[in-house]
Amino acid sequence: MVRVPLTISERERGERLGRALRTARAGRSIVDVATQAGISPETLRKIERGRIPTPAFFTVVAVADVLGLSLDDLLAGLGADDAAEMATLGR
Amino acid sequence: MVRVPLTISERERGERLGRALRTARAGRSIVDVATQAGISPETLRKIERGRIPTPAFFTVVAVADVLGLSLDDLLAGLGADDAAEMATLGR
DNA sequence: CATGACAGTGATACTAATACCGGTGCGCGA
DNA sequence: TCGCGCACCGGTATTAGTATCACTGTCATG
Repeated sequence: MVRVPLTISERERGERLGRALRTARAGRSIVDVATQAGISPETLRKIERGRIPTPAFFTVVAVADVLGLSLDDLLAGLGADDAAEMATLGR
Repeated sequence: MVRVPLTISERERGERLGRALRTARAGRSIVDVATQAGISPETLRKIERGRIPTPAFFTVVAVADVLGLSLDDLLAGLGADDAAEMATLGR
């Protein structure tokens, strides 16, 4: 086995992350935020919609920064944020 | 153009992240920390050595959590952590 | 109604992340 | 010296992330 497909739990976690980001974006447009963060609008849209469940670390950092979000706060709002559970979830 | 290769700056940023994680790991073994974080030791080793410059968000979160690191603190120790620069760097 | 900005979708293309395997080298205790 | 554990590397295999493009739908405004 080499590079196991993402589990359902992992995808759901991605959706929660996406929702949190979208909520924080509030009124601003996707294009606006994505451009400021240095990523393409499509990518941000996919992250927000949960279609990219495990985005790159620095991508999330850039978006959170543009939105004025603290990463720690962002994570706290996701629930289920203790160590192994973050990476293992329903494996 | 479709999925541009990582720039040198991005790779260097990855190396800084890796060094920070390795420093925080202190005496513990890679195997120990990786197992607790729910990832393979190889992956953690590659991240620490900078051979995975942009690891997945939740992977970093899991490792930081095991090490008792705050993500915000971790980032602060990386330097060059403002918005667009995080994702754009030398693009 | 026409136009334009934004959101959403699906396809395509290419690189990156991750896991597993086999092998190497080092230090330490039996 | 012989294991043994740990770190490291290179290769292989597979999925995921990201960008670009080409649509469609909606809604406000001219």
